[in-house]
Amino acid sequence: MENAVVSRGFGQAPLYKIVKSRLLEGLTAGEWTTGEALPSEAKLAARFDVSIGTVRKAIDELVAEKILVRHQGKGTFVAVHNKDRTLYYFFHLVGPDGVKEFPTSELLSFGKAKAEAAVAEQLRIARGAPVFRFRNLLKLQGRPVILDHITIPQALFPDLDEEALRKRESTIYALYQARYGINVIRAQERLRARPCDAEAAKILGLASGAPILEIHRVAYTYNDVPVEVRLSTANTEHHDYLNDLGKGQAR
Amino acid sequence: MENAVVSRGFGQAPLYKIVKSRLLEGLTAGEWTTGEALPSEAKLAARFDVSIGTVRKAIDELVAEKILVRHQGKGTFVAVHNKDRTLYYFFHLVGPDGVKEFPTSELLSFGKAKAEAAVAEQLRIARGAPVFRFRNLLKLQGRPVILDHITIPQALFPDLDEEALRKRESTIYALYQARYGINVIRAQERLRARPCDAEAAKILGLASGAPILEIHRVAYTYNDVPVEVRLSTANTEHHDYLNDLGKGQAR
DNA sequence: TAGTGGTCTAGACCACGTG
DNA sequence: ACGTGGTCTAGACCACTAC
Repeated sequence: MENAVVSRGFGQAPLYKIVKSRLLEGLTAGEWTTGEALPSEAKLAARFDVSIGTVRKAIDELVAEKILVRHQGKGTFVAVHNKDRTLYYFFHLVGPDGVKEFPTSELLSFGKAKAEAAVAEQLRIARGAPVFRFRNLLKLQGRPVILDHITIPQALFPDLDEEALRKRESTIYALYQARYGINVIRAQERLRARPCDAEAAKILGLASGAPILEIHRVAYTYNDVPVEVRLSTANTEHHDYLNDLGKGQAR
Repeated sequence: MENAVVSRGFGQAPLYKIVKSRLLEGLTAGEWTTGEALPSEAKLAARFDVSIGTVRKAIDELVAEKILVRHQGKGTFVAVHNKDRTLYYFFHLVGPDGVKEFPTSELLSFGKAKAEAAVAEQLRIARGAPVFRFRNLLKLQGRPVILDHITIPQALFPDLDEEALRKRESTIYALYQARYGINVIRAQERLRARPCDAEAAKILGLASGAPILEIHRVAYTYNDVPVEVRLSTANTEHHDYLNDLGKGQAR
């Protein structure tokens, strides 16, 4: 194959970045969906008219960002929101021994509302745009530990109803992915200590005003499009929020 | 060059992993120190008798782990603990606008002590082994925000004294690195909401019992050797602990 | 056996920093 | 002009999975 470098102009982005963008476009467009294998590296190389090494470098980055997963001998797959992944990347509470346990989940309420200013800004939708709002209670070893207030735009999740949320067999993000093709790949959390309000106190079995950990999360899909805003109220009497620093945040 | 793969036995680790280990050994041994350039990739390739591509792959991982830093046209360097790095990787409090600001630091106390059981275990030293213990107050915009209780083994930091801590011009981790060649590259934090005790309340300007964010950090150098235990008490009235999820934790 | 990703090599050329 | 890292190619062979 002739040297593609020569035929590219000056000041261009590197080829592998272009390939990466193309792959991301395919993912965004749903060309390959949940758990499905992408074409082999050789086929992708032929399709984009680049060498395999360049395709590999593009895929390397997408793997580092947890968007794709490689399986030697099988292929490269769109990362799936199973319980393990959620537990590993999006759930941080651990017991005193440092062990993570998968929580049980209980839907407390579900309804439609209009986005107020702060939430609308974070979801990048118009103020007053229709949203779903629901509350979810997470328990560890039967003990209520986290109360979630979740807000998502109705535009992204048409026809979502209480049934779907209640009957889901896996995580909420797996539901987003399986039913709406929306893949949460990144989130930003802000944590603060606050006195617990009466409602949370009752649900979490705490005294009103007891210190709780408040976690404000915005979750994003491809291209940094926000898809969910979540306010979690966590009882940290018996669990800690675990955070590993400096293990190589990409970019 | 003959194909090194052939001359390697079976069941071996990949060559680039071996090269990576060798580089880590050099770093641990202090062969290249703070801010110093490593030999060029070509020289490393010759030295380890592998191709440049293999050296690059080894360095790629060390860069992803923030142990090395590349500068095109200049060389590859040992990552330095300057203010930017500390701010970016080890300091998480941000204002309501999401902006990070570099805190001012004030040493409140300094002394010698013997490690009690819990700390000894985390530092992997004998119970009762000699440690330094000091308290540090961090202020943002003149307002006291974080009270740190820091414990480090005397064995790793011989001759440390109050003067050195008080007179340092950069961060504490920069001091560890510059004076003792100890490079903090990773940390694990556990966060919880707790009522503030009387001492912290007074120092942070809060009511006793007000909710504060308690951050328990263990900091590690190469090969996961723990070097510091730190209990931070943070006032989250006006600041949040910011955490980005899913941007590619290595390993 | 065939197909996939994983490792390794060798060499060309580009972009950046310094003298 | 030279040395450094950055990109890209081409091809060989290994390791794993599936049939």
